[in-house]
Amino acid sequence: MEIRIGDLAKRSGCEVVTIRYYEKEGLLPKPARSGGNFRLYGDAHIERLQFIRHCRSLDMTLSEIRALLGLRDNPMQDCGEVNTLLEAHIQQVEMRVSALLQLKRHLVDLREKCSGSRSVEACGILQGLGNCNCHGESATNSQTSG
Amino acid sequence: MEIRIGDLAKRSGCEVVTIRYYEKEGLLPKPARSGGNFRLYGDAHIERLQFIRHCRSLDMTLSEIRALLGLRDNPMQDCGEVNTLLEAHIQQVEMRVSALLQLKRHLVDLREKCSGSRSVEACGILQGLGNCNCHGESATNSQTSG
DNA sequence: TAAAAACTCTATAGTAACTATAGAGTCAAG
DNA sequence: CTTGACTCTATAGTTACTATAGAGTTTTTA
Repeated sequence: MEIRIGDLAKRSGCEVVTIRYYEKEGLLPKPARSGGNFRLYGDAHIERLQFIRHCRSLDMTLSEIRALLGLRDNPMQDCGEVNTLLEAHIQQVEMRVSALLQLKRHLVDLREKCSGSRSVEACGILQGLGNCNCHGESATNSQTSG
Repeated sequence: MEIRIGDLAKRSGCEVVTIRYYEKEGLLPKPARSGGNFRLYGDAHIERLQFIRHCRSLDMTLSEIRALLGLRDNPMQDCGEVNTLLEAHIQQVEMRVSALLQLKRHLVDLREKCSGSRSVEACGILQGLGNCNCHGESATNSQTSG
């Protein structure tokens, strides 16, 4: 029983264009085609896409997901690699949380500079934003992974 | 006293190409030019760029920064707008922290599925990733702002 | 049955915020 | 004067999607 891309999209909660994108990026193998050149997907594709979406929902990059798929495709591979990947990802998330919490503290500090005046000229926030010696380089723009 | 783009980059901690990018995006006005067509920046540009970098360090989008710059450029504008923008941004950050903390919990749960076996085939993590009924749609991919 | 609607296809470009590179011109140091 | 550092514009790339155009296929409707 094979399904077309629109049905796969509905089953996986993943957009049609994104499915095509994953195929283009090599995350999904090229599927069979109908006589009209429509993609036809079987169970293996469905499972693989669900795996990918699950990883994405965990904020893993496509690069990370590729690595996991590689391990999954190779049952002889050492399971410790999977654990290592997951561990690294957890740490990235922790770092991002930490950075955001720090950022929030700075924002809250800044908010308190609002003197309640109505004029932009007397705006403590704008002046605080124009004043660069409050926290300097301690706030980081690092992302979850890259 | 005017400086060239490389010096401005050093003073602001912002890459040369990024400065040109900000000009192209309209965040920075076009500067004066030397006879050799080099950009020449004065104090107003220096301050404006520092304002922009400060906002970026607070994870504000260029769109948000544009709005703030507009308010800053118009001293007659109501200061409450600034507060509103900042408030909205703080909430976005809070939401992002919340989402990441939830994500982390899922990741930690997943990590505990590792049975200690060596084989990918018996890997609890990979199986957990292939199993889509654990947390479904509750994990979100929302970003800080958009 | 024919027409309309829905779906699918590929190719291309865009989003956000940068970043890299190529080739050419300008300026400062040796 | 030559060399190296700096600057310039234009273009393309990064990541993970997303939109659109124009054409083909399939299903639904009248």
